[in-house]
Amino acid sequence: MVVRTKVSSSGAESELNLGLLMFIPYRAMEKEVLDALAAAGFDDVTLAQARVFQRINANGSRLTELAEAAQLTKQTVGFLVDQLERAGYVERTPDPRDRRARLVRVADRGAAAVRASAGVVAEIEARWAEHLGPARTAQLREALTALREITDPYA
Amino acid sequence: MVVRTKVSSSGAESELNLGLLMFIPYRAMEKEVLDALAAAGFDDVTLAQARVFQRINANGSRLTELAEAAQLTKQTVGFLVDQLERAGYVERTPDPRDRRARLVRVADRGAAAVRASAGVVAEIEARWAEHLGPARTAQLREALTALREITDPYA
DNA sequence: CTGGATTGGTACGATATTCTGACTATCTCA
DNA sequence: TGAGATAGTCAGAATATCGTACCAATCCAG
Repeated sequence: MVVRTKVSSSGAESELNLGLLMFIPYRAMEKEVLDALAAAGFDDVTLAQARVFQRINANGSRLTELAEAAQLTKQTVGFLVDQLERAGYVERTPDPRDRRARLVRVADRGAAAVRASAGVVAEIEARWAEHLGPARTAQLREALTALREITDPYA
Repeated sequence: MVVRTKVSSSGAESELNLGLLMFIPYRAMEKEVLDALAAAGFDDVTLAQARVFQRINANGSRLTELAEAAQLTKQTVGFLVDQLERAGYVERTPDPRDRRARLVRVADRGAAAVRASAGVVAEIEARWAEHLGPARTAQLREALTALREITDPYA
């Protein structure tokens, strides 16, 4: 994974690639939200579980969909969903369209966790917006949303 | 981890939070670069190793710095750097400023890997730029760079 | 409408990743 | 100089992730 396309010999700041530039704020938010969640009593969610959980669609998602979206194997996602299910965050229901498949849905406790983290996310986004200003914040969201069209494996 | 701040009841696309919006392209790039790297003969680098490797400064970084930047514990980073060192990607040199510390530097094979991936990264960024157009691409980089000021634990 | 290919998911075993707690050596500074 | 902070390591345990191999339901070409 390359980071710096140009490295000055003097040690001055170098240009980071867009990927890493995106990962830095993401990781910061992820960490902060997870910490807040733990403080709010949801102390049994792990990072890996959260990364899968957040991709669950409002109408329920199939395991395969989640795996593709998160770029993980279906075994890994199955493993994580098992834990989320045992902890009461999600539930599995049969998919009426395909008897092989089951839909993973957000369960009551999962919905509570979503509510709990919504405030923190809003707070972080507000902090970011304050730093960037409204125009740049809007541009950022706009560009990222557009970028999703060609980078989200399950969009 | 909350994703959707508003969920329409009809199943239409909902608003994702900025964090996830950043993670999606990042993950896509990460995967593509790592695959290309593996195809180019650097088939022993893992994702976790790469995530640490990419934070190494041109002048060398301390373990603690890497840990803070990557938001991992120093034990974890030490473990990963050990592997990178054994595989020839990095080397540890004593830090002249502090005899407790050692500087992790990119070694020859690491530099070769950087060169190998630079092309892929450029290609991906070009693809993104083509999709977004020059203006939005510049705005994206600008906003992300600014955001780094308040989200990079080691900036 | 049937048999082969595809798709959704699970089972098992092997690694890889990450953390907590405890410890040593060195450094800082009042 | 001595108390606390900092850089890093060691040991052990819990999590996460993958590869290979399966099964069952569905899809599709003929």
